[in-house]
Amino acid sequence: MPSKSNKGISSDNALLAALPAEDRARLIGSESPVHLDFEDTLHEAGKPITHVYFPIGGFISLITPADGRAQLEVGLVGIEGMLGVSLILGVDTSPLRALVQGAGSAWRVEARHFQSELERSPALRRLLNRYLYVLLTQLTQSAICTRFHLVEARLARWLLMTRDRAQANHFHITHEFLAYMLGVRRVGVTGAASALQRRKIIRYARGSIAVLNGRALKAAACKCYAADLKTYARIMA
Amino acid sequence: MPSKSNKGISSDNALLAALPAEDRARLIGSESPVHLDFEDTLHEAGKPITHVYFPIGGFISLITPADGRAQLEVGLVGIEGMLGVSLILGVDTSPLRALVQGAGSAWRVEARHFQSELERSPALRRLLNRYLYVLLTQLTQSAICTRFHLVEARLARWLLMTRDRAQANHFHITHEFLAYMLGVRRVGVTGAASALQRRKIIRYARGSIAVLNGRALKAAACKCYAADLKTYARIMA
DNA sequence: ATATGTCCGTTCGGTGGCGAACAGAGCGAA
DNA sequence: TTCGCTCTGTTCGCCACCGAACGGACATAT
Repeated sequence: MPSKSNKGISSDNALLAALPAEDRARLIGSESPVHLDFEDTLHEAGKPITHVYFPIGGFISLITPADGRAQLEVGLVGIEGMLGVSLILGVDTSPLRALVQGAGSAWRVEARHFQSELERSPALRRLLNRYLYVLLTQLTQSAICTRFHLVEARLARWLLMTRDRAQANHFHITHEFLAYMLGVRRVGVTGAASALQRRKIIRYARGSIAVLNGRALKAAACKCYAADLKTYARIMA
Repeated sequence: MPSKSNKGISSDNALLAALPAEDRARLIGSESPVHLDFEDTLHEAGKPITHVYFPIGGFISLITPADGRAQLEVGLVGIEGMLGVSLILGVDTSPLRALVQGAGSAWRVEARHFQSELERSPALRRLLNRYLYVLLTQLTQSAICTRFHLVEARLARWLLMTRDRAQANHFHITHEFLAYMLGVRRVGVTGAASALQRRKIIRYARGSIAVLNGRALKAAACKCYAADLKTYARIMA
C-alpha cells in the first residue's frame, strides 16, 4: 500500500478539511489518494455512480452531452469540491460526463460507503448540502454566461477557474478542447486566445497555456468569475 | 377562516400528493391555499426565503438577474413542483427571482415550519431530494438549450412547459415578457411566434396565447422538452 | 532526413440574433 | 368619439459566431 504523499497532506481537499476529524477519518478510512489521468472519464452520463472523488491537485470537468456534436461544460470540480453530488440527493446516476482536465490525485470513496457515512454524519450532510447549493448557483451563473457573454470573456473566466483548481499558472489544454468546453468553434477560441496573448495576458503553444497576468485576465473575464468566488466564500464559510 | 376549495382538492400538488397522509397533514396543517396574483414577485433574488410554495394551478418563473437589462428564466414551477428548494439544502436565500407567471393558488408553508418538518419526515426529505435532482438536471438542459437552440424551438418548448403547468391550452403572456424569459429581443419572439401562428400551431392576440395543435408544437420544439418530462417521470416515479 | 500526426492561423460566405426606431392595430377611459 | 396606452409588425444596418476548408508550424517516431 502506497504511503500518503506530502502533497496530499499539505494541500488537502477543502471539503474534507472542513469536516470534524472523526467524520473525515470514517469517510476516508485507510484509503490512499488515487491518481487521475489526464482525459480519463470518471463517469459517463446516465451510468451508475460507483465512486465519489475529492480532488487534491487534479481537477474535473462536468460536461453535458447535447444533440449532434455539441457539448458544453457546466461545472469544474477541483480542490474546492467533489464529484458525485447526485448521491447526496439519493440518486445514483448523473446526467453529466466527468472528464479529468488536469492530472493529479483525489480521495476516492465507494458510493455505498459514502451514502452510509452521509446518513451517519450530520456535519457531512450540512457541508455537502451547502456545496450543492453553491453548485446550483454556479450552474445558473453559467447559463447566463453562456447565453450573453462573448467568447473572449468566457475564455478568460475559464482560464481563471482552471488556474484556481490547478493551483498553477500553467496547464495543458488545446484550443480544440477549449472549444468543446465553451461550446464554440475551435477558431473562435484561437481568435480569443490570440487576442489575449497579443496583450501579454496569456501565452500558449501547442497545448500548453500559461497565465502571465492574473489581474488583467480578471479584467478581461466577465463578472461571472467573481460572482462564483463570492458565492462559494459566502456559503461555505 | 376560508374553507378549502374543491379545486384545491381535485387537482392537488404532485409533491404533496406523493407524501404519506400524516406527513402531509403535519406539513400543511390547517392552512388554506393562498392565491397567487399574476406578476407577483414571491421572492427577490438574494433575500431571505420566508415561505415555500406548492402550486396548484398557479405557476412561477425562476429568473436569474444578469448584468444590464438581460435576464433569463432558468426554471418553471407548477403543480409538479415547489418553490423554495434552497431550504432543503439548509440555505435560506436563493439567487433567483420568483415571479408568478400564471395566476392560481398554492399551498404556502412558513420557512421554519418547513425546515422542522423536513427534519422530522424521511419521506419528505427523500421526495424533495429527488425533486432537487430533477431541477438540477433541467437546469443543465436549459443551459444547453439556451446556448444552441433557435428561438422558435425554444419558444415552442416554453409554451409546452407552460401549458403543462397551467393545465390549460391558453394563457396570458406578451411577446415582451416572453422575450425576457428567453433572453432574446421582443422582435425575435414576434418573428418566431408569427411563424408558429402562420402554421396554425398557436394563435395569439394582445397578450393571450392559445395552443391549437399540441403535436405540431412538440415537433417544433427542441428535444429538451421531452428530455425534461422523461427525467421527471424517471426520478419521481 | 523524412514522414506522420497534432496543433494553430487564416480566410470565405452565410446566418441568427442584436439595437434602434417607427408604424399600425386593438382596447379602455374620458 | 377621441385620446392614450399597450401590444404587435416591420425594417435597417450591424456583428459575433457558424461551418468548411486549407496551409503551415512544430513534435516525434522511424
